[in-house]
Amino acid sequence: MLQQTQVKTVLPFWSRWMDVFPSLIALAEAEPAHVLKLWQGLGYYSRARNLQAAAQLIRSTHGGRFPDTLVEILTLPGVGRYTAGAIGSIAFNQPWPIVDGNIIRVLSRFLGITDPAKSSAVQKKLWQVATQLVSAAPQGRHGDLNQALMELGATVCSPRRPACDECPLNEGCHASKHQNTDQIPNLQPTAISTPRWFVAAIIQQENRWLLQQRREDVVNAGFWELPVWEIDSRSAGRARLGQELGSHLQWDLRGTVKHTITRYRMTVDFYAPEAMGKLEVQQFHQTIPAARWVSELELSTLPLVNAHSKALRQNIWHKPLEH
DNA sequence: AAAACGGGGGT
DNA sequence: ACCCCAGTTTT
Repeated sequence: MLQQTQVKTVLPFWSRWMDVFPSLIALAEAEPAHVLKLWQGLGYYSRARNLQAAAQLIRSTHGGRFPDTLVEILTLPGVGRYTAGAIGSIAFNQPWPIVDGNIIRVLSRFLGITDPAKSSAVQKKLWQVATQLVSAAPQGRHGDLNQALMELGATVCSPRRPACDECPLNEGCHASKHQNTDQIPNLQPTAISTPRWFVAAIIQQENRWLLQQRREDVVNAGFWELPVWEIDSRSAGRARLGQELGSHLQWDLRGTVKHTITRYRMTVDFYAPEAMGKLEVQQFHQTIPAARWVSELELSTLPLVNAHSKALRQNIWHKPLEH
């Protein structure tokens, strides 16, 4: 959960998760949809799938006991060099290095590395240094050494305004001495996000909604959502609904959700038909691939695409817009 | 070596 | 608006 995600964000997800899956076996035996449901809103859903796959692998090939060698840990799905080192050092007190975003910052500033931080040469150097440092830690303190480096980066050696005068490594820090902490680490500029627009259809009948499940080869695979289409501009929503579902209906805008992730700024307009006959309802079901009628109770068990989950929380699925 | 993956926090 | 985050996998 903590991969690319801050502790504060993770905390409530982690609590709920541990209540439901208190053991490796519980996770291994869970329904995949249940696993995704508990991860809903946290993002990077392959982490959830990998975590369950890892639990199943540990159960089947390690007799349910978590492996304690670096190579075995590294073999687990979703576990790369960083996570394997973190588990090895913190859980098992072994002298394996870790290099995360915080440690990149601490070490590259201390050493005055101005070359691009993600370049293979710099990464190689940082992992070398981290290896030396963790190896030199007192017996039994390997995990503490790694956590101390991360904590220093998270608190004192912060990205924007590092508190160099409070830093225990101030003496000997190249970037502090040369006052160029603002240029180190040298990170690639982040790509600007692009706008995207979507139109979603709230098709309801007798307290059930028509939902579709996302295909396995797309983002958010397996998650559920209202029927939705991407459009070229925001104003194209009604026309698209007519094109997809029949042009004789009147569509009312029920609400809008803005959903921003790293690369996109998405706007989803939710529309509902003003009035709908039984024939149309049947036709909708046939028109939408992978569609299914879902009750409110069932809804609470299905993993929902986050934008649509936001809409549900904002009552957009239920309530006509007030005028 | 890049890109894709999702979302939220801090300033 | 922009940068950053307790990274890993795929392209």
